[in-house]
Amino acid sequence: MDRRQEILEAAAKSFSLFGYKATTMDQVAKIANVGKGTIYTFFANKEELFNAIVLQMVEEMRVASDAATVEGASFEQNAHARLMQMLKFRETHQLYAKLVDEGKELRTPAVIEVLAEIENEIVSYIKTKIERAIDKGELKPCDSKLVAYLLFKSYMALVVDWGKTHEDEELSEERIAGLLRSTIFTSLLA
Amino acid sequence: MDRRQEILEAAAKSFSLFGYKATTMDQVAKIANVGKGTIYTFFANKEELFNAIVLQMVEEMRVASDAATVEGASFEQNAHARLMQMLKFRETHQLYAKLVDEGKELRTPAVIEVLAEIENEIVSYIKTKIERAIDKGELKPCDSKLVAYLLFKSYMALVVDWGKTHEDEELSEERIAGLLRSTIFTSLLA
DNA sequence: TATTGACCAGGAAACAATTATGGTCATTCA
DNA sequence: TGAATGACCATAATTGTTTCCTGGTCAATA
Repeated sequence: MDRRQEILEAAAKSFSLFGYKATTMDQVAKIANVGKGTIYTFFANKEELFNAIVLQMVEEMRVASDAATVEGASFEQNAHARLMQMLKFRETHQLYAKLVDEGKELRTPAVIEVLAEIENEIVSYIKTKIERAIDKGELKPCDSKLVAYLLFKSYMALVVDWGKTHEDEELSEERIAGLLRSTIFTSLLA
Repeated sequence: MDRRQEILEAAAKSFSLFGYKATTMDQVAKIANVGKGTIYTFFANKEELFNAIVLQMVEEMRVASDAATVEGASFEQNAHARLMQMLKFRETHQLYAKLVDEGKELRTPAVIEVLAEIENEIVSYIKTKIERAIDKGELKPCDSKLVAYLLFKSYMALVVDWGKTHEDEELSEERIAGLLRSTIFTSLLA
């Protein structure tokens, strides 16, 4: 079997299980049944290997997000479904959840960097969806980059942050959807 | 002069200059020209003294925020002015800025707690302003608590967070105001 | 009765010693 | 002969130990 592929799988497993810092190259080599040196013929260093794994994950997330959309549904419905899907992915997917935790607790720089890149990726993704909806005439023209950013941050705030300070008062998905419909989404319509 | 007051002033000075952790009770006592024991006749412990100082600051912030409003101006104009004022206060006011930094860098629990309380206070403040505007018939009824939360988080995102990941592309206040007008504010109008 | 500062226990720094790890490269196969 | 390997190395992280600080107390004081 392809050595590069075995290494990728071993690394994905280890990063998911132990995070970035606690994953050692020896560990990855052993899981992949490969000499440590072999890893370095495919990846320049630990961080590049890590980036490759994260790239895979971002692709997975894009697929999951696309799968959450309904052909023919409104921009609001699909944007909501996509964002909720990505935030669910964020706390469900073993690797993503581990990285969020490691970024917050250990502050590993490589992890913080990668998390920022992922968020950028998500915002870009939303941005293209907004632009497509504008082209279709469903939304009126707007600063798509900023609106995408605002939408992402709003969902993060309501889905992720709110619970941290309002442990008692859980927000239902309907309440979130309702709030955003009556504020942001409606005003984006053409 | 009032001993309690001297202690408060000394503590305010020290917390502003050095933050929570790096302020020692001996330090405060010396600045206040008071025996250390005396502090404990007014405040149960360091944290209570700290809370008293922060309470003062929240009051200052409320005053500054009220001062930024214009009688007779629209809800949007005043809400924008208030929120910008409070976020400016956040990075301008020596104590607030120090606490934000200490919360992020040192993760001092007492500081993190207090920062959460301050944000709660700000959101409550916005909430009352929203409710007043609803009573006046300027805004249509809405989930004032959630809308206040969303507004605060949106401003934080655009004013504070954006710059961290888009160092090159500074957001002008006009662009921020424009974005929020065309999304959130307009849809709140009665 | 209000104030004080020497005093104390517990926890944080500072330092030293030990271990673990990312990355290299001479050697080894296939 | 060139891809694969793992012993090896410098450095970073961790652990253990000692010392120093600091929040809080309270007997002495004014």
